[in-house]
Amino acid sequence: MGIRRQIAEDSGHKRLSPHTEQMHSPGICPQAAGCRMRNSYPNREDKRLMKPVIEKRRRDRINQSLEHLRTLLLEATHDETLKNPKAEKADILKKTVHFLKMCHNPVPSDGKKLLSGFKGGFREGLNQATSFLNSADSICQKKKEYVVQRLCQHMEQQTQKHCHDSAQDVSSRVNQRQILPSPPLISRVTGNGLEQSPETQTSRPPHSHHPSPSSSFRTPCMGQEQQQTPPQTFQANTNKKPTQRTLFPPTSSSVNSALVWRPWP
Amino acid sequence: MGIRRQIAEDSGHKRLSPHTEQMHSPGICPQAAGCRMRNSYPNREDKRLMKPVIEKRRRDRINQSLEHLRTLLLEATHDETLKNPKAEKADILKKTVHFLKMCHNPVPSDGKKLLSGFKGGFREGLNQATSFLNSADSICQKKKEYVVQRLCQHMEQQTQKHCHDSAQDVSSRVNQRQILPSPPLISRVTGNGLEQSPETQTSRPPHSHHPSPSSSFRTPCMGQEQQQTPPQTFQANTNKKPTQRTLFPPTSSSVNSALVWRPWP
DNA sequence: AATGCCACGTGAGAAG
DNA sequence: CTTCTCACGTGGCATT
Repeated sequence: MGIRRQIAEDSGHKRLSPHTEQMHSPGICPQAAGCRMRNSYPNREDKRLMKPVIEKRRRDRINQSLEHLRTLLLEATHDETLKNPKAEKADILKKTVHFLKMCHNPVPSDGKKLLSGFKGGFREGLNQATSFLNSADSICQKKKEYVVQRLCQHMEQQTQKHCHDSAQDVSSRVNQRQILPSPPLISRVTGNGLEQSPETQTSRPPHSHHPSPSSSFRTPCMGQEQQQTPPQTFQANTNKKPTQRTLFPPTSSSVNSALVWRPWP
Repeated sequence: MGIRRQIAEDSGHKRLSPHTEQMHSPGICPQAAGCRMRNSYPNREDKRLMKPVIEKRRRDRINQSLEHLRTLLLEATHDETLKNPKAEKADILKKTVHFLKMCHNPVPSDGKKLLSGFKGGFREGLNQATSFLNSADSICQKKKEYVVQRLCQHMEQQTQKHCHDSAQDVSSRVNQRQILPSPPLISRVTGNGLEQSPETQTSRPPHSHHPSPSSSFRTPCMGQEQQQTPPQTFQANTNKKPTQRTLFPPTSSSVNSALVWRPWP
């Protein structure tokens, strides 16, 4: 982990440079490269000449996101290796995946009777919001269901969290940071979280990640990092169109079962 | 945006294939490629021959993580475009960044002190729900805004109402619906809605799905997603984002600002 | 010297 | 047709 190649031959800084040239690259192909507005006649040759430029721009977009990812991840987890702006691409991605997986919370559920005090009010407030949203009809059913579902999960987490605080004076502590760990996330709401048979829904033949059914969720920390890799090539499927409508939680309301707490009857 | 190139000429599947050959590629350079344990004499030539293989392996690792990212993100946000296993790399990354940023800004609901007791909890709960909804991005911006707005009004009313109640045993009464005013009825909200606005930021002329650029209101962190990027823009970018509605009612602080959620203590 | 990572340019396809 | 994305192979450079 040192520093490597900060500057390159001509254009300057290579590695993960956020937008290398960005603005009107001075050197290459004046009238082409982006501003093909007027007086540019794609004369065969210059088309080929600006191909690399375009390609580079694409690469830069990717690298830019990668850079963003790095810094975000650096904030999130104080990973030493991410401090260095030259972190390896593969590492950044791997850690991002890892982090996202970690965001999935076990959410052991429980939630029974209502409580009083702050906690009770909190839950009640969430309750209200949820049922309100649930009854709103300006949103298509599917999305509504999804959002409500997610909201319930979130609600569940929050309620749990608040349960650990003393009911009254949380006021000063609860608020900052950390209240909403991850808005979305939590996977496949479909049911309790454990998948049924491997085939059933997914229908997506090749790489069907979802590492290990029961292991990856619940366990906050890594399960597999990369040893799994079984998927082995896809290619066999000649289907056009991903199709597989059923990828998602059934969506037919009433899906989520045991683990997800629901505010409505 | 459909599908593109699922299988390639010979070796099979190109795009985003998870480890194409992985172990001991049968076709190329028998003894090299990974198992350079014994009886391998790097004879100059085969070194160069296996360079591409190694490089490919590296590429595959990256692509694999990208695939993981896609599926994770797909679970998290029901982004239509991510269902397609051929989602563009740049898009996946961009959306990942966007998502992570959202995770970080839980919108602490209230910069100031929270109220205690049932009322405080109630308001806090509604706040949380609202900000959660606000950050969900599987709903088109307009509808989201609308719903959030309604939710805020509702929140306000409810909070008021609870002020008049005694703090504790409301629990049994408040509960299910009945509290909610009739769910909105649409009014504004452009007709079909549901998908994002036609053209977003992106400077990228052709297919640029991806919902709203930075959309999420509040967003303490994130400065630029890529709006600053205009690498000499193809078309003028003309449009300007949704601009922050400032949906949140006076009451609930609407502060957040500098508060960024951080997972560490 | 050897390994690994990266940016580059290019041909191939696909989408519009 | 064009326009864009991709995988590929390669040279360059850093690190061990």
